[in-house]
Amino acid sequence: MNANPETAPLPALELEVFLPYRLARASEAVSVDFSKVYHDRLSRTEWRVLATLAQLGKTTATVIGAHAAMHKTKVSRAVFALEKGKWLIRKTDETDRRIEWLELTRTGGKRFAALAKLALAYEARLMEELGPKNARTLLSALNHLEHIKLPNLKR
Amino acid sequence: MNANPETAPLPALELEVFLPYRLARASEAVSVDFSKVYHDRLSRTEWRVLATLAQLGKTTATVIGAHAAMHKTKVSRAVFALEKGKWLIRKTDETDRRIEWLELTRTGGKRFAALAKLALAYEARLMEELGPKNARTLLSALNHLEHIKLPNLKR
DNA sequence: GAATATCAGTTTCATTCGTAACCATCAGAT
DNA sequence: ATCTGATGGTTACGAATGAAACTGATATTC
Repeated sequence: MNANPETAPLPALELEVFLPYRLARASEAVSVDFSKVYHDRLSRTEWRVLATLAQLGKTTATVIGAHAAMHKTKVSRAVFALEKGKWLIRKTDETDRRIEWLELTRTGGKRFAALAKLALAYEARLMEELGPKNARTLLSALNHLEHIKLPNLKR
Repeated sequence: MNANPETAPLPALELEVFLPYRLARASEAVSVDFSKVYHDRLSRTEWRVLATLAQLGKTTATVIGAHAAMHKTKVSRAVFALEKGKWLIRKTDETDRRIEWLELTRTGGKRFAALAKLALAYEARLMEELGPKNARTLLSALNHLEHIKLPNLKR
C-alpha cells in the first residue's frame, strides 16, 4: 500500500498515540459497554442525571448540570423523563418560585440502589483489569486533564 | 443540606471516582477544547475522518470507520462534506465498482499538514502538563480499557 | 447460470442535541 | 413603584446522529 509517494501518509500525526483521539475512543467504548447495566430502564443522559441526583441528594437541575457538565436543556429533558418514570419528584421552592427542588422518590431511590450495585460491580471488574496502581494513575490523570482544560471551556 | 435523612445521598456510588463518569467528562472536556484548533474549518466528525485518512493514506470509508470506531453513515456524510470542501477526492475502484477509494487532494494534504502541526503542539502541551510518566501510563491504560471492552461492543 | 447472500456506501426517518429565544420570577437601582 | 438586568427553567427550531431500509455491485450456492 501507498506505492504512490503522492498519497503516502503524513508521518506527523500518529493517531494511535494521539491523546484526544485515544481518550474519545476509550471513553465511548466504556460508556457504551457500561450502558448495558441500565439500558433497558434509562437512557445514558437519564442515567447521568439520576446518578448525580442520587449522590447530591435534594438539588436543582442547574446544580446537576454544573456537576455533570451537561447542557441545561439536556438536563431539563432528562428530569422530565425521570419525573414521568416516577424516579423523582419536584417541588417548587416556597420563597423563590423559580427554583424547582428535585429529589428521588422512595421507589426511585430503591431502584437506583439496585442499579448502583451493578454499576459498582462493573467498575470493580474494570479496575481489577487495570490493576490498582494503573487505575489510580488513570483517575488522577483524568482529573488533571479535566482541570487543566475546563477553565477554557465555554458552555 | 440533606437535613432530611429520607433524601440523604446514597453513599454507594461516588461519581468523583467512578471511572466511566470521569472518562466521559475528561474526554469531552479535551475534545471540545481541542476542537478549537480546527473548529473554523471542520466539524469534529470531519476532523476525525480527515486525520484518519491522512494517516492511512489511500483508503475507503469502511476502513476509516473501522479504524476510528465511527458509524458508517457518519463517515459517509463526513466524506461527502470533505469532498465538497476539496479536502479529498474519490475514485471508484476499477475492478470492484462498489469500492470508492479516497485520498487527500494536494491542497487538502497541505492544509491538513498545517492543522496537524497545531494539533501536535496542542497535544505536546497536554503531555507536558501530565508529565511523561503519567502520560505513558494514561495512554496504556486507555489502550487497555479499549481492548478489554471492544470485543463486547456491537456496532 | 439463475437464485441468493453479502458487501460498500447512501438515503430515509425518528430521535437527540445545542443554540437561541423565551417565560416567569426575583434582585437591585433609581 | 418601575425599570433594568439577572436567574431557573422550558420550548422552538435547525443540525447531527443511528437504526433500518435501500441501491448497485460482487460472491457464492445450487
